Amino acid sequence: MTLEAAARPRQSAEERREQVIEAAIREFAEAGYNAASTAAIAKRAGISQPYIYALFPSKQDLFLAVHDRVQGQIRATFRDAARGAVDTADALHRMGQTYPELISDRFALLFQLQAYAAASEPEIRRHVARGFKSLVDEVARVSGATPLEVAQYFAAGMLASVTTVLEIPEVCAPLWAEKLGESADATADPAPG
Amino acid sequence: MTLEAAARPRQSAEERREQVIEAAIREFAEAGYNAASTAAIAKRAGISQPYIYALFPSKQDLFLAVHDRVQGQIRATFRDAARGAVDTADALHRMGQTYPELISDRFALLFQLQAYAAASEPEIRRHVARGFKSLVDEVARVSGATPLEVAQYFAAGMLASVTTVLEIPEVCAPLWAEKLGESADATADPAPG
DNA sequence: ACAAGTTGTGATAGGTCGATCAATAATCAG
DNA sequence: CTGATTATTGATCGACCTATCACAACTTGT
Repeated sequence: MTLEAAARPRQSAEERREQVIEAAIREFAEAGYNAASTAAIAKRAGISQPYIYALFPSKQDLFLAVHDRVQGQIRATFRDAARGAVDTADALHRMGQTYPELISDRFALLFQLQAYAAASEPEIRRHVARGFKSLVDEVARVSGATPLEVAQYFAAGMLASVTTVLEIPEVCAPLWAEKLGESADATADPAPG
Repeated sequence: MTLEAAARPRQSAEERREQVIEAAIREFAEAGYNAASTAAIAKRAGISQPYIYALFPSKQDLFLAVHDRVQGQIRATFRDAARGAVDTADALHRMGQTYPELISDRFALLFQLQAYAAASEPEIRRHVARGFKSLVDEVARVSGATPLEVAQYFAAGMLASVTTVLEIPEVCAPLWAEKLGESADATADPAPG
């Protein structure tokens, strides 16, 4: 992947922006917004550090662009999952089943936590808050679930994210067991006790 | 508070450590682990930057000490809340009622998110994961709740933390409404629909 | 082959970083 | 009052930070 990019001497600004965003996801995820260096991002992307500033106006704008990219992927995953749902309960259930896929991208996961943690930067806080709220609204609209169900759904996602980066999945396991039980109780044995 | 400290020329190392931890909570919360500077922490604590290294072996050790402090406060709050519980459901309910108090300390809240986000630092990840796991175990033990209830309880706390720092409490409100409804349904009208 | 436009870099400014160590100042034990 | 202990700082090192700007290298239209 990086090899192919390194081979070609010149690429369009749009292609480079793409590569810089991919590199920045990883760097921001590991270092955090303030500590991530444009030099490290440029090195990962295979370009010189000043060229970052030809592609993005500032480090903060790059961070926001990365956030849009990561959240766009989540949004697309949810939409695809809900496409073939037969009713509202099924829609939320299908979206819940995408969690394993979403939390499998460790860099995207860590980046999200970094985005929440960067809330002391007012502009970042506003951007991230707006994106989060609109994602919640979209899930509510698409699934038709009650506000309580939507909130519980996102709460589960938060715990899944944190326990995944901390590598303590057993803390979150009871939630998965419940979700799977809900769908399986028509065919499998009910849980004892 | 800082005035009193500035007036006294010499204090015990233990008192200074206390002040440095208090200052470091704020600095780490706003800047993140990597970007927080020992100079900024020292300035907040009213001491010189090198003296930090007489009180703590390294920046990472200071971060871990701050984490222990913040988590100790949470633990104490939970213990106090559960002290007078009549049964297991009451214990979890009382602990849930401490959430407004816990999320009202913006610095402690942000620090926790920074601690999760700093999971790329292996030593920090191990420390934070161990603390989180033992907190979950303690809540399970003290409350006597099922693993599912405990997981849902912490999931709600995660969503509350994130939505609070992002300043979008309306996303989390349905969870509060449910908790309050549970305790009030003996005296208040049940929710319609 | 030449001009114009786009892609990409080197040099650099002005500042901050974590950490070490010798040295100073206050306190305390006798 | 003296000597030992403890608290505290100034100076410093090598490295790294974001951002700007002039300039080089490649591509394209003619």
